[in-house]
Amino acid sequence: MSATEVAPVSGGSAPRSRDDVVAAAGRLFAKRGFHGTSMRDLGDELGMLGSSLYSHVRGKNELLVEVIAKGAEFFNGVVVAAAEQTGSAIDELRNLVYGHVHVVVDHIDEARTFLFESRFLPEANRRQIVEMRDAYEAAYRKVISRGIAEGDIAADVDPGITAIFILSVLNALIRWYRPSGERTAAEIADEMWAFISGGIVTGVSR
Amino acid sequence: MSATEVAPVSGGSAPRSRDDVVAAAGRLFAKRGFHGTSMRDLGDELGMLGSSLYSHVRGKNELLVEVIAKGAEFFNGVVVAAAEQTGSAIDELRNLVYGHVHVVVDHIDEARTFLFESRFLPEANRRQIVEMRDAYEAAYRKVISRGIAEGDIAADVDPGITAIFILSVLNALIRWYRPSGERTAAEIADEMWAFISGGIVTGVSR
DNA sequence: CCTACCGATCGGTAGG
DNA sequence: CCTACCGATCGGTAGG
Repeated sequence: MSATEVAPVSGGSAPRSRDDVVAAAGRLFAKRGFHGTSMRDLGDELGMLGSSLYSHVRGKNELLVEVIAKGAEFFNGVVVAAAEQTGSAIDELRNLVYGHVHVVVDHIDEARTFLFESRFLPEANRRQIVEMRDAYEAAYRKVISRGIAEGDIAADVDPGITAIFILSVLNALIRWYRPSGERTAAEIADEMWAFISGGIVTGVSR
Repeated sequence: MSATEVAPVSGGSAPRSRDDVVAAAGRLFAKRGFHGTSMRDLGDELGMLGSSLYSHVRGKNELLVEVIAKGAEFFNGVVVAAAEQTGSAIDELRNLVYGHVHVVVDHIDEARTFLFESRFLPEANRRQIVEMRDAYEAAYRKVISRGIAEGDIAADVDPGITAIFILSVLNALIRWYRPSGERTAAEIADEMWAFISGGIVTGVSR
């Protein structure tokens, strides 16, 4: 129970909001997967019966849609914010990378569900998410192309596959990030940026 | 039906081996997830009833264990083969990268199930797989450290987090690889190696 | 590999 | 948010 809640008269618990339900669904979908989470599991997490959830949401699919929509919004916000800045392509790319890291660190459950459970979305919603991911990737391709034009990114870099590689490093954070880890979000982003921008081999000829 | 099979007398189908069942389980677990695949789904895939599968395997968990064990064996083989070669750390790292790409391309279903469904393994098996993944990562850390000692990898590279980044790029292939794509396994490996070894920014000072 | 089942659990509903 | 359910589906078994 949070410090701001008033203790109920006898052994009860505060009523849950719809947002509480969606947040709890994010936690369980992230940990056990969509198909590995039952409505009764979710009820337990919230201290109520599975059947009681239907006064908050129409069904289990609706919860998946909402959790993933939240994840999509967070990631989309990074692209929008980076596009609003004026600066070199390298600066914009760095902003995209740092923004992505912060979304993962600040919203790990929604990010995990977004990345791993989208395939279980109803078809119409799934298509939307695929389109959004394509647009996200396209933003990376675009900024890489601009970086090549500006002379800051090597001319022999392929924007298409390089966008995939950069997003590979970023998305993998969703798998390995643990809040209890020793690195802060800023430290992780710094190390990622060094790896992405600089590679690892000394005096590479490219 | 494969070309080597003899057509059954009337509308039947050839009996399935245990290996057929495990291979089909890999296909479905990779596509729909472990919890998204029922024994009846798997029976359909093989042209038999779900209940008939129990003459081949003890249960659904056993199938997950076997598919993932196959994946683990393939990846482990790459580390063993790379360690047998004598050469510079850079050569060994390149062999590890190319070997990993080939396992993903040649055994995509087992690789996918290994990466995405291991968390649903019975606890004892899950622990084994976690240990195997730790050893796999340790092999990368070790070869990176050797590369630094040999002067071929920059001294300010952190072997621990860099191993994670390299494996991020490699493991993401499991998500985006499509056999119908335009790049061959060798081309993909070449591009990955260029990205990992060289970075993307021109004239980086490191 | 099929027939014929089993108990447990699933997502979900009616009515309060 | 609970009581009291529903039909469908789940993993799995006995016996052939």
